[in-house]
Amino acid sequence: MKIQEFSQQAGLSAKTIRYYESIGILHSPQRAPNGYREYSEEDLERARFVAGARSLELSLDEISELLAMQDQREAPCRTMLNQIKHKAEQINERILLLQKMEKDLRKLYKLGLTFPTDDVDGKNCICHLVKERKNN
Amino acid sequence: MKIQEFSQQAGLSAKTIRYYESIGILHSPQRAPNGYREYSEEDLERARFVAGARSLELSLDEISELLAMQDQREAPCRTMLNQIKHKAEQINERILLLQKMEKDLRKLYKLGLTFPTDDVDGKNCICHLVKERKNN
DNA sequence: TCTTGACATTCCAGTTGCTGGAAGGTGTAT
DNA sequence: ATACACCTTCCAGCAACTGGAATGTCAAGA
Repeated sequence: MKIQEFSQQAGLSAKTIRYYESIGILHSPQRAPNGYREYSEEDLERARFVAGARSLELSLDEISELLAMQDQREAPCRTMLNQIKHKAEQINERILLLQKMEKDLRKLYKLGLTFPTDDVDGKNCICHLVKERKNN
Repeated sequence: MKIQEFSQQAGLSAKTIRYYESIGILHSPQRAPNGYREYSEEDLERARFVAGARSLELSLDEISELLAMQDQREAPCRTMLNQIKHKAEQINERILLLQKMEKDLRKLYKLGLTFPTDDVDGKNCICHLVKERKNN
């Protein structure tokens, strides 16, 4: 299959696929006589793995390691599990931060609504509020 | 005040401050005779505004626009409010996505624990699970 | 047959928001 | 004198792509 179909099957853009190939995340596929990339099912599995892992917010570096282990037939599963656990924790932290930020933003918005909206210099300008925001 | 103190007061690294200056987000400050940057309270206000807005996940582009309006004495407050609302929505979406991802990860982890951890090729390997993950 | 369009290729550059490091100048204390 | 912390500039690189130019290929329609 050619790159466009492949990209749809894998859930990655063609650009991204070429990029992944260029950095060694994906293997160089077969080439048709005209030079077009020809992908196999095996290629698809790997690409899907990468897409899946990316959607789990693993970095390309982390994914590389995993793939390297798979390639070397070393069991990546324990490592994978640990990665996954670690990522879950990271994501959780991120969520907490974002939730706090969202709350802040909504509060700021509500507060802003009660103020004149053309008071550029005045202390009531919401811009002033943003200035005061440090990290809580 | 020199850059180090300024950076602490503003909540940005000295590197970041120079960077912001280089891209025009912060004004070039006065220079002492020895060439050192000399910052004023006014500079500090602007830097704090930027730091505050960044911590609200506004992009530097968005912040630039806001600052430009302030510089031109046009009321940025309505725009600011809209930005803030928009950002809150964006962040909310992001949170939902991350929550889903975290749930997925934890599920994957639990599932992984029940499986052999050295079955590289086998269908039971968690790597296989990652492959199957598309976007739900 | 020609042409149009939808693909494909490579390569170079840019994006965002910084951070690191080299190579050098300055200021103060011992 | 020398150590040390600070300051300066500039150049390079990070992640993870994305955009665009210049070019090649292929199938279908007028």
